[in-house]
Amino acid sequence: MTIRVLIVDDQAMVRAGFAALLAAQSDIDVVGQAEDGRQGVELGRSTHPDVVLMDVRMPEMDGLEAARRLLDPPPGVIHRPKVLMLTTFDVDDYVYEALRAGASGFLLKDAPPDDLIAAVRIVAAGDALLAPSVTRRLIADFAKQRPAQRKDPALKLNGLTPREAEVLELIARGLSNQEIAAHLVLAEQTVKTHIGRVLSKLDLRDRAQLVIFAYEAGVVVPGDQ
Amino acid sequence: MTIRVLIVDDQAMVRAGFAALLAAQSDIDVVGQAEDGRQGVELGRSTHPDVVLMDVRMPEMDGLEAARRLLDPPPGVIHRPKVLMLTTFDVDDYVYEALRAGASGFLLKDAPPDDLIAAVRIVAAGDALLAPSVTRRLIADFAKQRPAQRKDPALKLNGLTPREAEVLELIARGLSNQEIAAHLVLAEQTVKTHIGRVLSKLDLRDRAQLVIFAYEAGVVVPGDQ
DNA sequence: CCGGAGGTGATACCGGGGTATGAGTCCGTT
DNA sequence: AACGGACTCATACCCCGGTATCACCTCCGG
Repeated sequence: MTIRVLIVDDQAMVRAGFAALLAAQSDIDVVGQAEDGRQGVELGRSTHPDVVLMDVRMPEMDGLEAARRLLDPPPGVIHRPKVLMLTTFDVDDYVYEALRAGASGFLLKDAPPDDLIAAVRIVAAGDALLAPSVTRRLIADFAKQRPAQRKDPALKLNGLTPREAEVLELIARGLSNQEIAAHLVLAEQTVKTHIGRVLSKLDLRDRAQLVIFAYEAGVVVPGDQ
Repeated sequence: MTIRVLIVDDQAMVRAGFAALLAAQSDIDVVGQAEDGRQGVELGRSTHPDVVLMDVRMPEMDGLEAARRLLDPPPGVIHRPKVLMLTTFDVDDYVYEALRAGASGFLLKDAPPDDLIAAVRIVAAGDALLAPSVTRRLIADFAKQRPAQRKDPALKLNGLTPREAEVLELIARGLSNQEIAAHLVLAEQTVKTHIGRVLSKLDLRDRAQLVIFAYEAGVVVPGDQ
């Protein structure tokens, strides 16, 4: 099964170079070339490639927007190619935008030719890959973003009992004492008692600070309801 | 300048294989081998390698914990090697733990030998790299984690005024109304007025829910004080 | 068998937080 | 000049949330 590749880049030389390089591979077919984002989206729709090599900086419509359009599910269009972003310099804003848009990879154009070929195969297989410098940033960001949560979050919870931890989580979900009581089938006073102990154990003042603690400690995580 | 490498793996055969492979490179020196995490940490401290190849699963002390100890800044120890994690299967729990601990990469042992060598050089250079399947997951996670926050987060804040947004952030830092008033040089009642408006605009009930909103909307982010 | 930890709950107090209403100043736009 | 929006603050009210104290029950390990 050959891999169908679409090349989108505003520089003719670059297009030609990549096309020659990839077409020389027995398992890769270059099914089209586009010189700006708009044309790239069009060709992407009509030639349904497996992989789109997309330059970031282009006239008319940049690679980011083109990638979004190809990767977003526009009603009616079924086909969804993998997108491999290419750039001359590595500007992290672009990287994050592209990854958020659903790109499968991000490579620098100065990478060895073999890397490009390998990248196309990896992406076609459903995996992903990034230039080393990009990987470094992504990891750093990832590690910084949520450094808390060790394996057993209970350990971070200065000796909270299971029940107390449960109450803490409900507070972090925004419930009132009454609602928590209803939820756990308890008297409201019991809930208060638990909260009081949690506050003292964690050395905090009120439920607002409990919510903060819950997020910082990873008891709850942004974006999971 | 040669790259000093320490190999930590409980299987003697694997150690020998990697050692032979790497030592054959003119720019790489294998400065030590350890067969469990504890020994790995010791040798890491004494031989100050540039790169540590660390198996994940090991007796005595697993690779994750060993990586943490090598990467954490224990008072007195200056040296901080790069850690490249290795695993036979790719279990994502391990991956995230390792990256959070500060590892520079994560490779599967079934990768081609050339990849391993290239990986050592990349990591030694301060960049990072991940196995393609791992990259895919990390990207997916990254994209899922925070698809919200476009450039101007103020837009997400249902028409909050600057002052209101300011108050919201202070609430999300755990301040009481009195403290907020002091902080902004305002009467406490003014703070209350602002909060009242914010609550109504965001359709929330109390400050605890405001804190939740702040975290969910990215007004504040876990782990940045 | 006893003691401690975890869980439950009642009574009581009070202060901070949230609500309602009204009003003053300082903008920028019309 | 007139107007609306943002920001400011006062007075007043009420209730939820947090604190304190005491008590009872169950389970488990010594």
